[in-house]
Amino acid sequence: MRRTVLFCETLRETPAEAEVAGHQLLLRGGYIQPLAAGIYSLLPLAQRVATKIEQILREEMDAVGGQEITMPVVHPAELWRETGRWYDIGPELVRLRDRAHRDLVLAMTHEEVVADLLRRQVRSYRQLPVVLYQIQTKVRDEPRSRGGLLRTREFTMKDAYSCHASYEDLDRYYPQMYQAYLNIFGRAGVQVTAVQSDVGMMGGTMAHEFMLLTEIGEDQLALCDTCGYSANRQVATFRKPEPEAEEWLPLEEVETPGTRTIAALSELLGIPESRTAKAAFFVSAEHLIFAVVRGDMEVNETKLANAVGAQELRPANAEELSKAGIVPGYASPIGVGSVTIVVDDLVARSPNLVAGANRVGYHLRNTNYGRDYEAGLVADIAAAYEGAPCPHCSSPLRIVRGVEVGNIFKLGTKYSEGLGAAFLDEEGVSRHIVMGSYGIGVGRLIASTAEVCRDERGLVWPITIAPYEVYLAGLDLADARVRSTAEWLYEELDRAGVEVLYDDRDERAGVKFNDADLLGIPLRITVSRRTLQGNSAELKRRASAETRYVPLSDITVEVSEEIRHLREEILNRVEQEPLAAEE
RNA sequence: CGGGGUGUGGCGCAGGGGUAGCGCGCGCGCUUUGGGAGCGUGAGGUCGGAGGUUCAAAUCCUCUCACCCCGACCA
Repeated sequence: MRRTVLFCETLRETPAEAEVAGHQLLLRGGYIQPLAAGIYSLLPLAQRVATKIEQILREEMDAVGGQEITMPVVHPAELWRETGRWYDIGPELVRLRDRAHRDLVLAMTHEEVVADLLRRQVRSYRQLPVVLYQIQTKVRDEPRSRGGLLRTREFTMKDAYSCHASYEDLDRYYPQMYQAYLNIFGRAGVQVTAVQSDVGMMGGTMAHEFMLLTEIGEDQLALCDTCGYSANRQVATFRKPEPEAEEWLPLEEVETPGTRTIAALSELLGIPESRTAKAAFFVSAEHLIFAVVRGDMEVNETKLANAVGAQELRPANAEELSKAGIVPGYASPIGVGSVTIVVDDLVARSPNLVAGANRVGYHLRNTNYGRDYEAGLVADIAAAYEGAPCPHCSSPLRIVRGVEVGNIFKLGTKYSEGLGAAFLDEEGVSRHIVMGSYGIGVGRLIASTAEVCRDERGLVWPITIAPYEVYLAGLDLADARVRSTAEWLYEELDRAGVEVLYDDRDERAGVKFNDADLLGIPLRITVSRRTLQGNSAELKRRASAETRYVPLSDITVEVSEEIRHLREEILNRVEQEPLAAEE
């Protein structure tokens, strides 16, 4: 491609709207163009990156038995009513009506349609297992889009669905998909960390997320460097400290004026925060939930929601609290009525904690679970924290941020039951199809790769997904000999199958070099009067400052070699890491 | 949905009652030519939108829309 033809305008200054570095570079490099909040066009360069990623996706999906299909983006609401998600999902599901006033939805995901396909097509165990996938548009009216392609309201997703006759067969298949995912990200040249995760709105029994570790990530992960334990903080467990072995002491009210926080309380009473109980309040389906964790810990909302079986959980507001007779800052699980009390297992085991007295200016010493109050539920609802003991080996956990670039779920029969997708087994018994669901966001992968693969000058694409392999900078193009050599080399490389972006513009060297760096093409070749003096061209890797002159007679071979090296460097890093059978 | 911020030419910004400017980019000409050139000369703007105040509004007032950031939420 000639730079004079390429639909791409690079910017010298960073657009003010972009905060995230990777996003800034994609805008400056002319990769993407915003149309509305969280809605982007992919321009030719980004489209090429997307196409390369999609090619990897197709190859790896095909390798684990996937068959590509395309499902519609517009669905009849009836399908979503059948599984209940029409009612369960909020405004992020885009709903519309056709001219006959029929309700329609725009696909935010495709489980319903897959299950519908299955119920229409599958009758016998002989047809299973089957793995279907597509690379399709998803629409989600996000409450808040973010970071350019990182979180958008319309995006392309590779979604795959495996369909099995039994849970055993899904369990056997799931690790294959797990490995396929490691292959995909490895081949794309990005390092990901697989973590156990919450099943969220998708439902199901087991899930992993593939996380690209970066500060701009929206998720928090708990990682153990010693034994390799890794989990999304939403579900991460940790080994809780053994509480002090103490006799229960008598309950005692103390005056604590103006101490509405745990920190103030522990200072006033001269006790560690770990000797206090902290209350937090949530509302689920109009029902108030009173959560208690030890004062030095935080409530993990996901764990809490899962513990009480809630679809949705939100912090309670002041009005709801006062209606329930709860005094914020001095709340106590003792003597509150008509609310669900959920107590963290550590609090239930800890003697003589200080808790609120449910009366402004007073707390209670020596509260003891079982003697002074009971709970509707005792469960692990505390959030893992930096330095918390690993649940497997007790080493301190690290909390880091990451971007979820892919996820895999054991869905089970939620959708096949909802839509009645069943088959007859060997014995002639009707059974529901057991499903797995596997997603990768293409745009998000582009955005997070841009975030991770860059330096102060611009992007540095892994060669496997770079829009072009070579940036050919022709300098001194007014010189007929230089021009004809550059043109010849462009043709020559093209004939050799090398993907070249040829900068044939009438620009100064600095402009071309800066653009080459900004766009992040892995290799740069320079042809100029200077290089032609030795009948050579200059070759440089984007990732290195080193340059070398290569005779024109060898340049095509040399470049092909370099490309091969760069590819091998990436492919050699692809992890072979079998998924442990039991997690 | 709560909190904060910003809307002035393609991009970055200034101006703050008297009819719009700077830098970069863009067109043309000459010079220059290995890390974002110089000079000259041009083109390009309903100052986000609507209403109001005023002799006069980019500027003041009211409403509204859009975009960004934090939170809530989320694959």
